[in-house]
Amino acid sequence: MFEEEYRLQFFTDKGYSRYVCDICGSPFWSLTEGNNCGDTPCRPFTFIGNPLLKEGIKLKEMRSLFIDFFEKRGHEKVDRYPIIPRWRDDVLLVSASIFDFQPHVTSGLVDPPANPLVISQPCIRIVDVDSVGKTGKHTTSFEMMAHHVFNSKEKEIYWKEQTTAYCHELFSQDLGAKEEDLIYKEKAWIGGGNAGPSLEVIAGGLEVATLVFMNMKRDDRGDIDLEGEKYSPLALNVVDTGYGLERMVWASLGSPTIYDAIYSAVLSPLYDASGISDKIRDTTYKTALESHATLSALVDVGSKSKVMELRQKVIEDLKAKGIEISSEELNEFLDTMERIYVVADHSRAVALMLSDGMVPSNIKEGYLARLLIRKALRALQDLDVGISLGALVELNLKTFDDIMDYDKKDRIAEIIQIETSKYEETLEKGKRLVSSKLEKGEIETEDLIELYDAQGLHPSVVQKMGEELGAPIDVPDDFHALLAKKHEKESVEVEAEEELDLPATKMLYYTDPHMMEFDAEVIYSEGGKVVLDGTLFYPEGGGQESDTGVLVVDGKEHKIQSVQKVGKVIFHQVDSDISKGARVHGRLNVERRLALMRHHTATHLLLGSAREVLGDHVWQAGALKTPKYGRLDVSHYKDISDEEMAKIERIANEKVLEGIGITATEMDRKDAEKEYGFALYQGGVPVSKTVRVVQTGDFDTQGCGGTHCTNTNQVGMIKITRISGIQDGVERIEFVAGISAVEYIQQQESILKEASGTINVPPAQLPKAVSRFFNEWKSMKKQLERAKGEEAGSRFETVMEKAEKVGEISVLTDVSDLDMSGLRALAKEISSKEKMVGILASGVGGGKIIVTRSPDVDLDSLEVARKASELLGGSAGGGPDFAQGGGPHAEEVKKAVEIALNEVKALLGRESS
RNA sequence: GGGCCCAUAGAUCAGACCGGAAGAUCGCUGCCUUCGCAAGGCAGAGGCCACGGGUUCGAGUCCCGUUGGGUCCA
Repeated sequence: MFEEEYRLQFFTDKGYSRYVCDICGSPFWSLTEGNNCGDTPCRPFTFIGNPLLKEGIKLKEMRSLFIDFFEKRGHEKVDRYPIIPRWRDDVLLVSASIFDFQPHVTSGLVDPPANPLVISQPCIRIVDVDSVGKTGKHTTSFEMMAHHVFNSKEKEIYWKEQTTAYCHELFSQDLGAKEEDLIYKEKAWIGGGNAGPSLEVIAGGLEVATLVFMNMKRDDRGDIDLEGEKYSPLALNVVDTGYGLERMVWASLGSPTIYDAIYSAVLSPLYDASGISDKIRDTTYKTALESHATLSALVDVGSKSKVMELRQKVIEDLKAKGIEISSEELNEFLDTMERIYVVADHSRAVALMLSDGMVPSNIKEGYLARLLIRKALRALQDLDVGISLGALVELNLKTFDDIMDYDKKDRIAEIIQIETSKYEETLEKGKRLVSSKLEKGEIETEDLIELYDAQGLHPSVVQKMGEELGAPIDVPDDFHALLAKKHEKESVEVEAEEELDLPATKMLYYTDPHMMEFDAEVIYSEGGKVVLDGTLFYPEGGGQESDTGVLVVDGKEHKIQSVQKVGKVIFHQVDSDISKGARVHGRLNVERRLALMRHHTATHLLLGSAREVLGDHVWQAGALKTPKYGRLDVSHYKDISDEEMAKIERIANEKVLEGIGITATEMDRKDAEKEYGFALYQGGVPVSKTVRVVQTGDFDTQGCGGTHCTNTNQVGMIKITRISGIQDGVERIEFVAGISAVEYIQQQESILKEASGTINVPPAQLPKAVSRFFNEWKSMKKQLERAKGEEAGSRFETVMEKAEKVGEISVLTDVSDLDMSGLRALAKEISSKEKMVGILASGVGGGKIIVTRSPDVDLDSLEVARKASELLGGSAGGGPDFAQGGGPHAEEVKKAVEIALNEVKALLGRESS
């Protein structure tokens, strides 16, 4: 694909020729003739123990070497972005440097922060999580070093030739790679809605960089066809490069794995504690490790059998080198190494995530944090080395303090501690579940799926528990495939909004939030939808409900029901037709607008004070502002306590009393980001070149399109009404402000008055009085219960007197006003005697009837009860010795008893004759 | 964003599939035993079966909703 795109002058000048790989069929450019592209899995690594870059370059050194290289060549250095992409909502984590500039920079809407630029962006990729430790090259976190260029039609900076030349120069000159070791493999690149040709730079079997020339975007109307999707040319030609910092360090050190090159600070205590340090120095194991690392390039380690296949190859390779090792010894060694690598890798990713303010949760990116924490805990538990995850995470924070924030170590330790105990609880619960399941029988694959899916118990954990209980459990190799099958679902179709070709509506509500009337011209009117040249009515957006009010035309009022914004056009939904071209006078529902403004400003104040009280990991996860109340969802790793809530409420109210002026300034997006950081985007990300920055003194600064009070003192009182966890890691704060707050307190007061009035105590004594009443109620209920039992007992004598003999059996009939439990007590009394049958009825709450007998009587009580209940309009249930039934026709109980008696006589008579 | 599981005594859980008299174990209280304690024996207290509707003669059990918790996937 794109074959002509790769015919670079650079290749000709350098003497490169194009070949095709015999194994994977990829075309590639090389200085030496060849039939192998040099990439995995076509070739083993060649640099293990034999560095192919200038030797011994450490992480920090490599990073600054790269950045210096490009700074010297006219690139401006840009600071790294947070790992959580706050500026976009289509991905959970940043997993490539280009993510920093999608979608608005790559689309051309927003200017890049610098052009050309160089950056080293920490990234997290979860997709390869299961390969970590099994291969020597997969990590969940890494830094993508990159230089990016955004070429417009007006101005081209550089494109394919220069990019490739830079890359070649960097590797061959500054990093000392041999030119003939550098191979450029052609590969069409598709991802994130963009596409273009790319060159993968391979050295020693390792892909060290990718040079992407992004020049297309997904477009259903486009006429370029890629893998079944349509693409059209992009307005910009974007140079998107990615150099793997860790991989380059690895290639420079030539260690067996990338982990040994990067994670040594965390690895060495793990090696010591697990007693593997000696083995690593031992020639046999050392060679085994290197051999494994070299050969792992050839194998896709997706399944257990593939892993075993690889290990067999290692044994053969060692044999060829004259070293003998049994598969048991090798397995034990490599299993331990794998776990150590997993722990080292995951603990770094977790440190990075938490340092960047992620909060573990059961959904979205928070779940990815929890997933890694649990995987790390599991591996750590298997190692059984007595080192806590918290200690390792802290070690990572310290080691990588140039991309992480060591100052946050205490909060991070607390989060890890909470997550650890949650996981331990899950395990405890799981242990009980597994043993109770085992008591009932074997654990099948279906049970395993249920245990994992609903209880969070990984099959390997269940297997271990089973072993401890002496019950081997079979885990199928395709477990994850089975699980995926269960989760299969068709994707949801997204409806595209229709856009009309109208000029942008002037947003008058921004000029002065206290302006409540305006004049305008109708430029569109169709089916009650009206568009004006400019409007004061705020459309629904940013969690703020729309304004209402009236449009006056020639003295006639047209009510506005709602206001929506589609693209840059604002639509007013009105209750009666207005003709196009009319002059209108708009008047806002002032009360509603003021209430909305108060709740919106209160939201900002509460978020500011929540960040102050709880920490800066607190982030707005959603918000709603209505005229009646407001709602603010914030990320936080545990329940907000009553004390914390009171503190948040207090600070917010103090800010109200301070009377802080609020300003809104339209700022260039990249300037605003530079000055205030991404904390601006609490409420979401605008699709625009500029950001409206709403500033509440130095207390709170947010990018926000809403209407606000001009001073905090206009908000009035802020009262938090409820705090609830809406999901793990997200707490919801509901509140009222201004008049709503007063109304809320009045309402609370009247509830209190009503309740205390009912039981006739002053409100202050309500809690005490209520608990006394509740206790009394409980004890009276019990007394009543006892009394009923006694009543039933005493009634037995009366009933006995009316007994009718059928053969030698006494049949007792009774119609009383006992309730069902009374009847049951009486029935129990009868059935405990010998040779008795009881037919007991009552008309309380509909017709009720119970039929019972002593154990020595042969009679099907249920049959009798059914016959009788039929007359009552219902049915009956129970067993042969005790049956109960009834129906709505209470007036028929006497007759029902007669029927039952006759039935009993008939049945007993048939028996005796 | 999409699933799944759970809520019964102070704690841990049976009971639910198939509606019909609320249970077990630990803990708690008292008594027996002991110089005292532990253990043991006996007796007892402790339940709005999460909440709100519905179906039914009858709901802990079935259906719908709410709340709270757990968990998996993207």
